[in-house]
Amino acid sequence: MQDSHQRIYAAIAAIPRGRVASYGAIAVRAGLPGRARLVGKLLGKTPADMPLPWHRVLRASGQIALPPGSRGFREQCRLLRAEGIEVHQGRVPLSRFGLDGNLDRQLWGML
DNA sequence: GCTTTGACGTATG
DNA sequence: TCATACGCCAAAG
Repeated sequence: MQDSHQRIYAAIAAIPRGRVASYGAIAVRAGLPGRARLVGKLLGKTPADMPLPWHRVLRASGQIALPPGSRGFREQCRLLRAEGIEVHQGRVPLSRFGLDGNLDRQLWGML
């Protein structure tokens, strides 16, 4: 197991219940800025039976990354809603569920 | 070893 | 808000 993978898993596992984080944010927390794709790649290869809150990981836009209508897509929606997170048209309002809405600003040096 | 691919992100128009 | 372009890089072919 690569060290980077370990850190990515740890970063995902650290997302609080009822909150979501973007691939980019996960990459940063894993010490891999700019490697959002690596996070996605890893999740894609990760078996579904892995005890990881993968469903809390979305695109920076709040869009669910999986193909709409696919198995995983529906599963993700279900899991998110089960935590009280709103999902409309495959999207989550980051203004309310995106890690207190502070991580992104923290990352991009805004405000 | 070169090319393609991917659960992505930002900038620009 | 949508589209297009480019950056990123580990794996797979």
